[in-house]
Formats: sequence, C-alpha cells, structure tokens
Amino acid sequence: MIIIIIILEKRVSLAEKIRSMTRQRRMILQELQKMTTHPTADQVYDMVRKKLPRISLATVYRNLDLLAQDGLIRKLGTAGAQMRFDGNPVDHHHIRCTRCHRVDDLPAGTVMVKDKGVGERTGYRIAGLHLEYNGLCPECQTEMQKTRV
Amino acid sequence: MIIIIIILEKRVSLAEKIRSMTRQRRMILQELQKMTTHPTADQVYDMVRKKLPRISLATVYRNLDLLAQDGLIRKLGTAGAQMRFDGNPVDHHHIRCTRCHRVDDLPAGTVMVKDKGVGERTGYRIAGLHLEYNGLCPECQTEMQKTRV
DNA sequence: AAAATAATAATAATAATTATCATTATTAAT
DNA sequence: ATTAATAATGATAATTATTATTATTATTTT
Ligand SMILES: [Mn+2]
Ligand SMILES: [Mn+2]
Ligand SMILES: [Zn+2]
Ligand SMILES: [Zn+2]
Repeated sequence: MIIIIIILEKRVSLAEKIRSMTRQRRMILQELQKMTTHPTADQVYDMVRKKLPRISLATVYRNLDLLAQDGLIRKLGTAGAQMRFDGNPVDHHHIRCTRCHRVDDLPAGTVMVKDKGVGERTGYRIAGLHLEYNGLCPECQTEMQKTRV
Repeated sequence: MIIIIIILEKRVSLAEKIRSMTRQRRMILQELQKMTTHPTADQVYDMVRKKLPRISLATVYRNLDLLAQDGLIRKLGTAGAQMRFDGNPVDHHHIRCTRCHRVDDLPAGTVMVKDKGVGERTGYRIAGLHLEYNGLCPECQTEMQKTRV
C-alpha cells in the first residue's frame, strides 16, 4: 500500500492545474475566513488593503473568482448572469444552468422545505424564500460531450 | 356578508398608490405571462417590440420593476445587489435583507430540504442547490419604524 | 543563474441597469 | 368639454460592477 501525503503550504490545487498561493491570494482567503459577514468584493478589497496597501481591486476580483473555482470560498448570488423575470408570481422554485444561464421551473412537488423558527432565530422579519438548484441543462450536457471527447 | 369584486381593467394597485395600466405595461405583462421561459429584460424588450415598435428599453426595465413591486411578476436573482463572498465553503443557507442587502447565515438545523428526482424530472445534471430566505433584518426593522410613524 | 511561466497593478473596456429630462399621455378639476 | 395637474414615455446620458488588457514583477523550472 502506498500512502501519499500532500502538504498544502505553498500551493493549492483542487483541480488538475496547480496554482501558486501568492501573498495576495492567501491574504484574501484569510481575511474572508475571519469575517462572519458576507462581504462584497470592494469590502474585501478594503480589508485586505490594510495589510497589503498596494493590492489592486482587479486582483481581488480575480482571486475571489479563482478561490471560488477551487472550492475554498463561495460566491453568493447568480454569478455573471443578468436578472431574469417570471410571469408567474405564484410560489415555485427554479433550476438554473451554470453554463448557459437558462432558468427552468421546478415541477411542483419535487421539493419540500421544512423550517422551524427561522424568524425567531435570526431576528429577521421573513418575507419569503427562494430555492434554486443549479447544474447542467440537457442541451449543455450534450454540448459538453462534443467538446470533451 | 359583503363580497367586493374588483375588476382590474384600467388600473392596478396592490399597494396603496394606484398606478395606471398603460399600453406598454399591459403588453409587457401579457408577453411575460405567455412565456414559460424566464427571459432577461432585453429578451422581453425584443418580444414586446414586435407589437409596440416604438417602446423604449428603459420603459421595459421600469415596468418590469413596477410589476414586480405590485406582485404581478417576479424577479429572479438577487435584485440590485452586488455579488457577495463567503469564506465558509461548507454547505449552509442564507438570509438576505431586502433593504440593506446584508446577508446572514442561517443557523444549522433551521431548515430541511427534501427532494425527489429533481435531476430525473428536469433532465439537469444537478450540481447543487441554494436556499435563500429574504426579509427585513433587525436593524432595518427599527429603522423602518423611525421613518414610518 | 537564466529562461519560462504565472500573477500582479494599473487602467481601459464592457455591459447591465438606473437616472435625467423634454415630450406625450392620462387623470382630475373646473 | 376644457383646462390644469399628474404620471408615464422615449431617447439618451450616467453610473456601477465586473472583466479584459498589458507592461511589469514575482515565482517556478531548468
Ligand atoms: Mn418560474
Ligand atoms: Mn455563509
Ligand atoms: Zn445550459
Ligand atoms: Zn437590513
């Protein structure tokens, strides 16, 4: 039996391509991990700038993206997609294609959400909720196969 | 017992302020209701333009917003808010303030999602799901009371 | 140490959305 | 019905978040 131990001190790779862990990238990750809030890119920029005053906003955006790709952080909100509108105001959920950004309705009865005391435990006055699945739509699945081989 | 039937042919008001149902507004609503897809603003624009060639894109945006305010249609996605980042990649859900756009974590165990065959029934290859509550955060609740009275 | 590769800072470009404002349409008042 | 008051529109400018570009700097490989 062969055991391989990989110590990630200088480099990070959850995908096949290895990418170097730069001072900037590490700092962005660290600062973000400290915060319990969910900052915007420019808020991250402001935090990181206190330690690395010469960092560029573009570097922050670039690295937030790469860190999310590597699964070290998460992006909240519908990335890179423009707003979409629904002619049906009745409550129902959706599924969104991560590749072509298409949005479909989830057939009624496919999901059940049970919550207990969300308002009480968060202090929010709840107005609604939205559940969104994401993945590859049928069309994009076949498209992907063509290019992959 | 008194039954009041309101026929909305010329005006719409689900809020206190009445707003006139213009040709443009009606057409945007009609076209959107026809579509089973979830079009972007410019896709709505293209559809409506076939019937009202002189309509402006700004009018489409304006009315999509007003129709959503009146609850006749829905906006999908985090309206008017910029992307937010989460230092915690472990699966968990969120609650977002509709007023100040702040995002908080939902305490673990407050919700349970049960689904059956989402992938099979939609044809999507599911990658994940995200549940987001929305409402007024504690701070904004008190802020609102100040201005209201 | 030198060459090759990758990431950065600074800045320009893009694209979606929102604001402005003169004109037109709709509603209320007379 | 006319007129005055109000609201909505079309055209376009402005804004804002994000992405692309590129010369420079840092890191990795040889
Ligand atoms: Mn829908
Ligand atoms: Mn979170
Ligand atoms: Zn797709
Ligand atoms: Zn708030």
